[in-house]
Amino acid sequence: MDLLGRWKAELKEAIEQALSRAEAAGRIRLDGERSFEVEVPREKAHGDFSTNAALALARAAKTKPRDLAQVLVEELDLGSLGVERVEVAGPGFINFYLHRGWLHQVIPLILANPDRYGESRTEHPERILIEYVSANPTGPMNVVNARAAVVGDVLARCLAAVGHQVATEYYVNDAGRQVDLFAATVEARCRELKGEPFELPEDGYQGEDVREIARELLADYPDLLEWEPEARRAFLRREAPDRVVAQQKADLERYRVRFDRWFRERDLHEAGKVDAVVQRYQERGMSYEEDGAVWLATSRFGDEKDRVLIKSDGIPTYFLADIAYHQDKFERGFDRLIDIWGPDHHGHIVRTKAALEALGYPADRLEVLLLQLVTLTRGGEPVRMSKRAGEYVTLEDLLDEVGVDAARFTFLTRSLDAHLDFDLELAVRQSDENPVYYVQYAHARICSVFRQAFGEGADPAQHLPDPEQTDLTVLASDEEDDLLRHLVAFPSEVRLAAERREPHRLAFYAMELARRFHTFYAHHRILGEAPQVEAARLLLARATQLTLRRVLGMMGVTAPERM
RNA sequence: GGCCCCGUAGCUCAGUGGAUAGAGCGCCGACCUCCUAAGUCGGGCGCGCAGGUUCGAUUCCUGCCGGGGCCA
Repeated sequence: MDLLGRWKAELKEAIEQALSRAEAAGRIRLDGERSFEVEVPREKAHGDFSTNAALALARAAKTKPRDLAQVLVEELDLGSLGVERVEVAGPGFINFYLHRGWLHQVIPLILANPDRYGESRTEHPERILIEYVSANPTGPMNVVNARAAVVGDVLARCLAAVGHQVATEYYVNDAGRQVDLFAATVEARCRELKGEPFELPEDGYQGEDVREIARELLADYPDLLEWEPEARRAFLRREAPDRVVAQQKADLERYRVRFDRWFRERDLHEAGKVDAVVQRYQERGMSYEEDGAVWLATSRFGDEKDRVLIKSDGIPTYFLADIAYHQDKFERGFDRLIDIWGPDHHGHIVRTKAALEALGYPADRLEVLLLQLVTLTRGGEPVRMSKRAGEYVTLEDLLDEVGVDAARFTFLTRSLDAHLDFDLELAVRQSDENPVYYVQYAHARICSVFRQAFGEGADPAQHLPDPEQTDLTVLASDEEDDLLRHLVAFPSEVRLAAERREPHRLAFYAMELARRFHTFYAHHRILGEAPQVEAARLLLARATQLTLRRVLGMMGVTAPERM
């Protein structure tokens, strides 16, 4: 249950009733506009909740905001709600002050069901497929992939937490020209390793990882180079990308990112789904032949020009396979598709949506979230990330250098559409002061208090006082109040993160929660106080610990018991 | 030339149609006889510029300037 949401809804209802009563009594007349908000004011001095109703409706009521606010206050019936005081303030806000103790209810609420605190049930649950990373199977993942992996992973958890049915997927581009090129490069490296004359294909892959794959292949198939060339090439086109994908999967596993499904492009081709899309376009009169190629009339749906589906040499484009993939997603029954793409793909959004519209799907069922660049530096010097040049920092390098927790947390401290500067040397050198440790430390500190109170290895749940038998209103200091208010806000923060596709909100929530706990901890003792104070503070610490654990868990970051 | 993102404190970045705009880092100073100092407390006249919408704009719209990116 969500205390904030419940209060907002109840207050809003009461205000609407006051409006109706005022109208019935002839005190005001409203034309049209009736929408207003109930919010938690930024300043505690402005009450527990406030509404801009009088400001928003003054025009429609043809009165001054403060006059309307006064009428509303007089007509309000808050009898059963437990509102202690109402005031008109500033330009016409109505501020509500609740009875003491409303905040403290959050403690038993959290303790009763800690693993589900923050969850809610959206009014419009959807079946959502979220696709992300989807790096090429021709090399290791880079830092933008690393960013996408965390963003997608955490967004998926946020969406699930508010009641959507969520599946995650990684699309493997294991067909087409780049795979041919990759296979040819691997073959050349095999020759090199055998000391045979070799020639790297033009535009071939330069990375050291290709040599590594060649080494592994030769170890498993020592006679590979003696195979019949066609058979060898066919084998490499399959085997080489498969090995890269296996490595990607292992790297992501280490990164705590798991996908419900790894979807292979070549399966689409083999199942005939690519051809089927072409046929469907023909049937719908959306495609045409010109210059020996098959074109899709995406320009009818807002694209700047039509796009090629099948090139004049008969080879299907990546675009076509991509459409077939998205159609397949819809056919599997998903209401909404969320794709997370890198900054270099923004030009593809319009044509992809157009292609889906041409198939008869509403364009807004596909949502593309564009990530912005990650700029890597090391000691202030830019680190180049060109795959062609063969020098780039991989996900694996990143995890080796800064660790999983710090990497995940850092990527979650930026909104999707912000460029991200990531200085590796700084992240290592200052690891002690990384925000992730600040948050984890708050958790470890609480664990330590419980060890002190209940003994090493004891389960706090077995020893804590019963929240129903404890007077929690002794938690009345500013620091305790601030902490409680932030605990109460967790469910709405998760909801915002999900609805607005802004997983970074979790990181900022976690930092703020840790900050408020540290402040509380520095100003007050928990153990050794008067028994009723100690009991209440132990419960407050417990609620904080559980919420920290919960938010860190949603971020895929560990919550250590000691540091 | 078209399109996308960004412009908030020294740096990296959050944030909101509302009442006194924040954090981390860096810098200066103070605090461990007291549950972990990976901590706390104090030190900050910053929303690129100009119009517009609005009772109210840092937030929304337009133009300009600056940075980054994609495409032709």
